[in-house]
Amino acid sequence: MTTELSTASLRRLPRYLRLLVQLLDEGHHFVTSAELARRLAMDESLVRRDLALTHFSGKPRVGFAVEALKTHLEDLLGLGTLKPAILIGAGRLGQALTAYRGFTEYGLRICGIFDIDPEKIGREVHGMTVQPLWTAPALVREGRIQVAILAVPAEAAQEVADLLADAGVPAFWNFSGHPLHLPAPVIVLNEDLSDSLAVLSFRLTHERASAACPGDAHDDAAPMA
Amino acid sequence: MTTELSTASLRRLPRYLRLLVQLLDEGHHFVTSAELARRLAMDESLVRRDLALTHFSGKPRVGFAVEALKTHLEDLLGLGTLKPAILIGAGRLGQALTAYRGFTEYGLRICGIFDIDPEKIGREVHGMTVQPLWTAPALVREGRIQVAILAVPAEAAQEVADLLADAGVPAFWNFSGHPLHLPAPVIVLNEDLSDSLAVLSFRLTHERASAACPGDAHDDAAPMA
DNA sequence: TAGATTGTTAATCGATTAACAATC
DNA sequence: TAGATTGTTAATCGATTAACAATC
Repeated sequence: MTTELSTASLRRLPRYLRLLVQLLDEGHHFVTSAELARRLAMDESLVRRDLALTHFSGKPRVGFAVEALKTHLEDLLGLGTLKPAILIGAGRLGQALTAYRGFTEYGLRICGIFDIDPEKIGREVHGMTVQPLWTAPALVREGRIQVAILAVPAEAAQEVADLLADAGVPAFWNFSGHPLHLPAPVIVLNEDLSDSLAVLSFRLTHERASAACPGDAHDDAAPMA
Repeated sequence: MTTELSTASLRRLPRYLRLLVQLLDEGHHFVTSAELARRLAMDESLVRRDLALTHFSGKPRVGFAVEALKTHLEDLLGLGTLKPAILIGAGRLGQALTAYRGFTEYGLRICGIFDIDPEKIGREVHGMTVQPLWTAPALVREGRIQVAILAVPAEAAQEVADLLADAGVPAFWNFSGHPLHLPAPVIVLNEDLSDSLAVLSFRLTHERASAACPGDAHDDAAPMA
């Protein structure tokens, strides 16, 4: 088994994890790939393949041990320890992201928020004081910051990222809408709500007409992984 | 040309759009697929293919008319008119989303925010008063609501969606983390930040070790489209 | 044992990339 | 015309699905 865990597979792991927690809650100790597939509305082959790629084995005739698989996935995803992160940009999006508690559930702890705008510096945002951007590199060097979340305007994104990458930030989660280019070992994840919004807007504009006519059935609904 | 615009292509259109605005700003009237590709760090064949699928024609030897293409894409994506939307769930995530101004840029206007929790009803969230959830269906029936943005807990998502779909909401943007099942013509877009977060956390946990050793070069950085 | 379920290989599907003929 | 760029077809790549042999 030399096959690598693809990004597509990786993105599905949190879904399994959530379902496993629920199954534990319901008192199940074992679950089959067929059951997992049914509840996640996906193909059971894909479930088995995904889980095999994580090197977790099920038992023929029984299925997968719920508790053990949950622990296994948490370990694999590195969710055990909270990773220190900083947030750059205290604008609307930045404040919005600070408020999102899901970060903590998935391994991130925001321990600093920065901006370049003197208007914003010194303000309180969800219990943290906004600091001047130029102080961020020092914190990075001391504090073992592992992730920088970028919520800056698109024009500023690359410059800020370069600055922080120089200071040693190993991973970026980029919400600026400007795709980042950073040298090799740096991890970059570009997030863009407007990508999805475009799909929604397009389908609303173009599918509604035919949707009014019964007999012209569409199915599916979920976006790409 | 019977080929359909795939979801993958659709998701790239906003990127072209953003770049076109920038190019206009820089005073360009025409742009080649090679230039678009270079600035978006993608393959030029893919650019041509995507644009061809939108039924916009370039001129050999010249390229694509920037202004016309911009208008064309905006029309195609239905960004001309703001679509009335409601937000369900005034918790942390809900408040975060209300603050996100990007919605307006991409065709959505939030014109109501609802919750089931008496604690939250009546509060002000970014200039709007949180209303009781049971009043939402009436607004949907009157107001031509086109999108419901779900920021409710995973457990409540399906129930709320059923309620609103019954009232006639044609499209759902679902941030609850619970994949929705809704009958055929209803459009569902499941959004899940923890999918991305999992990728980030995994790569931080597993790539860092080898990243420290030079000679073991990784490239690439962007996630799947 | 018979039967159910896993793990894995082969077949299919879809999306990206490369090549090139058509166009101006 | 020669040359550059589009539009489209063919080749490649990767991910999903189907099939089935191995396992208990």
